[in-house]
Amino acid sequence: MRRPTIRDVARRAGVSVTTVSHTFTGNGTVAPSTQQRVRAAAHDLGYRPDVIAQGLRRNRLGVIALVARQLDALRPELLFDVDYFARFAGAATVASLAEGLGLMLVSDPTGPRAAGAALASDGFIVTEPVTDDPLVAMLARAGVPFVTVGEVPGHPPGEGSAPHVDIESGRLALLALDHLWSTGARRIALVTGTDRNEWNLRTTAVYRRWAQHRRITPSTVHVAESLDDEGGRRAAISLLDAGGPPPDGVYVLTSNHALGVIATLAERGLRVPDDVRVVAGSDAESLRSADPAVSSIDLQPDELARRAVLALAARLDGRPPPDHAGTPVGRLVVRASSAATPPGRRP
Amino acid sequence: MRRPTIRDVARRAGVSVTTVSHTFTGNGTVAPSTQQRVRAAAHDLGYRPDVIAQGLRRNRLGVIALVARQLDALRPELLFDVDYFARFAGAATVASLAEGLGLMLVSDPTGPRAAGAALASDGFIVTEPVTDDPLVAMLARAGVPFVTVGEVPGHPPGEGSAPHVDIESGRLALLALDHLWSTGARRIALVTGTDRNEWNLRTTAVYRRWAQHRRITPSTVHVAESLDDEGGRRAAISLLDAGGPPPDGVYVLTSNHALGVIATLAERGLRVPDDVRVVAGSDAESLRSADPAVSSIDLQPDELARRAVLALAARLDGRPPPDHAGTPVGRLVVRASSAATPPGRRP
DNA sequence: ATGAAAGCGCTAACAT
DNA sequence: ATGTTAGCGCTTTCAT
Repeated sequence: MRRPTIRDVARRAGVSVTTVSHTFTGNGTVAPSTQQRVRAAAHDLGYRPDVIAQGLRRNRLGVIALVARQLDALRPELLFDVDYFARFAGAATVASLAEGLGLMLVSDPTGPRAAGAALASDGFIVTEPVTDDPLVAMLARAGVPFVTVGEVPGHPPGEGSAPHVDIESGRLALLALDHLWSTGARRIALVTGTDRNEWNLRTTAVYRRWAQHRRITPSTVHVAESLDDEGGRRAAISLLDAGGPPPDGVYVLTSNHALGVIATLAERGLRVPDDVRVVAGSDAESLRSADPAVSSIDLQPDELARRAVLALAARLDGRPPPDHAGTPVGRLVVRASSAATPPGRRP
Repeated sequence: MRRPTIRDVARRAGVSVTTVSHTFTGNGTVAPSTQQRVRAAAHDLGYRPDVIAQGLRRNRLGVIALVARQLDALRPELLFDVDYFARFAGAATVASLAEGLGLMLVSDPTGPRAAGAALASDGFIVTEPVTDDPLVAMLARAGVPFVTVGEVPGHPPGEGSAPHVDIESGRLALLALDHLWSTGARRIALVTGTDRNEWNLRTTAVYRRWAQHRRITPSTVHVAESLDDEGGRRAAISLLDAGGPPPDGVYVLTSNHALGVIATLAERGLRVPDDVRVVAGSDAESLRSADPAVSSIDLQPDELARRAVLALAARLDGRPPPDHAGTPVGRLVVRASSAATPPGRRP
């Protein structure tokens, strides 16, 4: 029992396939009475337009892809353990659905082992593109619509660059640093990941300028992104063993690393927040329920995802992208790890 | 500049489209030398087979859909906050990719506002189907291949029922209950959600039988699934205000509710685990980092997802489903909340 | 307002 | 081993 086609409907309604097509797509003009008959026939038959056939004709499938690049780098089965990505994917799903688009999760579609269907997507969302991103290059070359979340470092916006959703890393870095400063910290260090994405690079740059402006000596450690707190532990050790007084404030971009930093500080007898204030650059459940709870920059991945989907959908329709200037995204969440300590309370 | 088609490649290689098709699909037989020419031509042109056109012909797109039903019920943007689903989706993505399939996240495709493309999927994975699930009915009626994770309650396996991945709710219930018993608990209560899925229903049934067997009085509370701990709080109150001695052991199926139960017990002056042992029926980061850490049944959603994808992929290829009998999935993770308390230590 | 017909890019009989 | 050809189900000129 074959699935009914447009032809079956046409026959049953006593009209041509054109008329059926028109009544469903809204193209052309079809007399109301005829529409009735067509719809009735379609209903009786349980007819549903074949999305693939439509896609072939229209050259548009109604699916966008979210590239889960962490998939390749980190332990893939833990993909959604990265709080940020999990929230992003969830929100992207919802936003896509609202736009009438399906959302496909794909890993790097540049590779040969990419699921064929990955390439059938109408457009791509690429989170955290890196310098000279091969995926971005490939999409650009192939003329496939895409938006990135965060700039492609090295491709400043303005000149024919990829459209992107602003993650406001500069503003957020200042937010975190000024907050640490306001708690009394004066030896403020920065711990970043090593991926060459906007988040790491821009934060580092802003931190250096800020340190100069505040007249403090910058102290940064870069450790590879990972799903455990190992990198954070290594970073803390390198910070503490650098010679000179230990930092009294640390801005750690990766949430897992923030936990590692705190653990190591504790092992070295430094109390958080009394001796060292810590702020993480990305929020996660584990930070909320840690002891002490860890302050962090909430990037608001749900809002970023929404904006990315909307921007891409607009692009697909040839509409101008929505403008979010004036409604900042990302905020500082102050928790126990960066509570100001009155000098009196310090031993 | 149009995207090159199979025809362009054929022309450039000086062969017919058939030959090009064959060299790429592996069908028919093509002389190695010819294959070389074809591939070279394809490479020069930057040719990639059009997945949609292939899909139209083969009647198969290479995409499967994961139905995120929670999407409709709960706050959608928090979809992936449900630890279980986040892990499931992540693992499903990876497994699909490995099978050469794309994974689409869709909400209920029965609704009219379903993204068209949702229906283009070759098959569906439905997690936690409920009694008389309309989605299951729809898929079955439409003849769309699907697998459920957990049985469709009321449709016992064996007779032409939907193929499903066994979540072993019966075995896991016994695991949790026997564990509570072994810690010395004798007044063991059950808190479940209200969705009519296998997890809630089967656990309840097993609990009743188990209570009878152990000669204890069953005590169950059902509270609607939610993303906060409110339901758990209500459940605990109802348990404590029921009259009679308070329970000394609770099996709470929803992880958020477990936290609510524990919070309320504490407020009522009952200590966990000293006075009441608690085990959650689903694991989550929040349970791991809670104080005390909460014992739980780890459903191993990653493994369930893998099995679901493999089963569906097999079905799509007309292969028999892989057999997992003998390799149980799901395990008990004992943490502080259900540590046995030696009678001596009790006040 | 309705319909005939030409494809979209590809696969799969069926020749040769 | 290679080529011809008829569609897959639909949209879209272009007639009528």
